[in-house]
Amino acid sequence: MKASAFHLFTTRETPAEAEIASHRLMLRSGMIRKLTSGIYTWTPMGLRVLRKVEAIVRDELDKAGYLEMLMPAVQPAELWDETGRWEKFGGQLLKIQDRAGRDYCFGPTHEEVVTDFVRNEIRSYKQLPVTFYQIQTKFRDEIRPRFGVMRAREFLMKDAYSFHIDHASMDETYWEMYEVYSRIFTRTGLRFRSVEADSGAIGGSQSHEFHVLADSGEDLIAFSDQSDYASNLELATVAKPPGNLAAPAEKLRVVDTPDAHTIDELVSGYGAAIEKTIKTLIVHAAGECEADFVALLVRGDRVLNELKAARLEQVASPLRFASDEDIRSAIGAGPGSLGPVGLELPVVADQEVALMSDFVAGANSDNKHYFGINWSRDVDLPVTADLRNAVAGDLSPDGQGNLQLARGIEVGHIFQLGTAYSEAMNAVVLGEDGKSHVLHMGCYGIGVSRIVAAAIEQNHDERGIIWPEPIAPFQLALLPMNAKKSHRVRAAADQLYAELLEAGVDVFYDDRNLRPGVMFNDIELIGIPHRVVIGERGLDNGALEYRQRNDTENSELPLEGALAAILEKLQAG
RNA sequence: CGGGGCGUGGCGCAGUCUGGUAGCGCACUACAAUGGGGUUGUAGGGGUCGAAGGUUCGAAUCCUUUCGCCCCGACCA
Repeated sequence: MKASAFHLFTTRETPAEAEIASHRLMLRSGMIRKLTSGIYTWTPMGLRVLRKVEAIVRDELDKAGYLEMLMPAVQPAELWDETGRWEKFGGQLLKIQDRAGRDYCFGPTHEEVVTDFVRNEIRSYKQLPVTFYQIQTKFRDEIRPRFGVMRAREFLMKDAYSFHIDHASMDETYWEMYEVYSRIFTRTGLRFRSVEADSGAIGGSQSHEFHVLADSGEDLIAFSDQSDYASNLELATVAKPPGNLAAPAEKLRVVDTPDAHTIDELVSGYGAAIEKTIKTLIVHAAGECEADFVALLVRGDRVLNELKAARLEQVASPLRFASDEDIRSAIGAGPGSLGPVGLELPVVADQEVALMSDFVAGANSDNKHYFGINWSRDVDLPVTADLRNAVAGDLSPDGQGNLQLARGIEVGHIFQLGTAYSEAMNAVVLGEDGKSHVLHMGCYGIGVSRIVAAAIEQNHDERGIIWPEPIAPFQLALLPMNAKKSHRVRAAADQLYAELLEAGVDVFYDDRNLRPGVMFNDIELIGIPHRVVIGERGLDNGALEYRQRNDTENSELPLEGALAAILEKLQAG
């Protein structure tokens, strides 16, 4: 591609709206332009990257024998009524009407449509298992779109759905898809990790997420340094800590703590060691619980895991924290002064809290804390559970190694749906036994447009994007120096360009007659992995200059046989 | 939805407090010089200051309403 025939939309300045690196760089390199909140145009440059990601995804899915199709983006409300999701999906569902006033939505996902298709077309177990997929624009009316295409409202997604006669078949395809996903993300050239995930409201027994690792990622993942264990932090179980309850060493005493309303203030103002403090969190109780509220205890330096808390039978799900007023009327003290001693509410303690001794907690009286609290002696040992987020250094739940934490960007998610949708929509087939069987389903998503942003988030520097080769918009940039004046430079560049094209190289030939600095900056901003410079200087020595996006120094390639030398560099990556 | 901020040429901004008829940098056009890391000069084009209403002799500026966008939070099969 010649630059003169390919519009670049690079900018020197960053639009004020861009907060994170990938968004800034996508705007500056001219890959995307915003139309309105959460909705973007992909420019020719941006689309090249998107298409490369798409091609990898498609290729691996096709190889696995899954069938590409294309379903409608606009879907009738009746279908969504069948699964109850017209209401349940909430504000994220973009609802629209046609001229007759009939309700439709712009598809945020396609379980309903694909299940409808399958229940109409698939009659027999002999046609199973089958997996359909599509790569299509989705729309989810996010409460707060942000970070450019990272969390856009309109985005490109690969969604796949598998159908099975039974659970075993679904399980088999699920793990097959897990491998396919691993191959896909490996091929993109990105550093990624698959983790156990919460299957959430969609239900189902198995779920994994695939994360591109990046320090700016919004998700935290925990993994063992010695085994394959890896999990989304919200799901990572904390092993029961070893050890026994120590004998009390201190006396229980009340301390006036007028300036301590948080753990930090308790530590800094009153000399409490943070690992000797406990946080008392009041949440709404489950309907069947006799009390209105439940107290949850975690160590002062730990973070309550809301997902784990909501799973407790005593606790309302989803988790709801009690308001300050609720707490005051139930306990008679404010949130900064709560503790287990003398508390007349059901209490659940994190398993680690049960092993604490001589600890500090609120006295359920404003501006007072107990110091030197010990279980049994001062207050009954409560029920215990795993309530906190894992932290780096925790024992791995599988008993092998210790946990480490990393940040990730979720780019893929696979689920075993089971019969949730097929039952609601009466999607059945005849089995070998001559009877109707409700279909088992799996669903599998990849955020294609998000991968592009995640790739940049993982691979960039102060100059711009550093594309992994497999998804770079161009493999190689060819830059002639001062070609306007130098006919031999131009001639050499033209010739090499022709040879590269002939050899099938995805080359970007900057024939814009710009000053070198401008070209260098553009090419580095766009992040093309390889660069060849042709100038008078080099021609005098029979050489070309070569460097990779990551290099800090140029190297030389012979002008004679340049094509072969370049191809070798491209091969080597 | 709650809290905060911003809307002035394509982009980044000043001007708003204290009303006087719109400015800077980048980008763009033409010409010239320059030519290995965002080059310089000269001359240009482009904005009903988000929108509507009001106050005033006069509104980017003051008042009211409204729309959009961004950030934090809640939310995120």
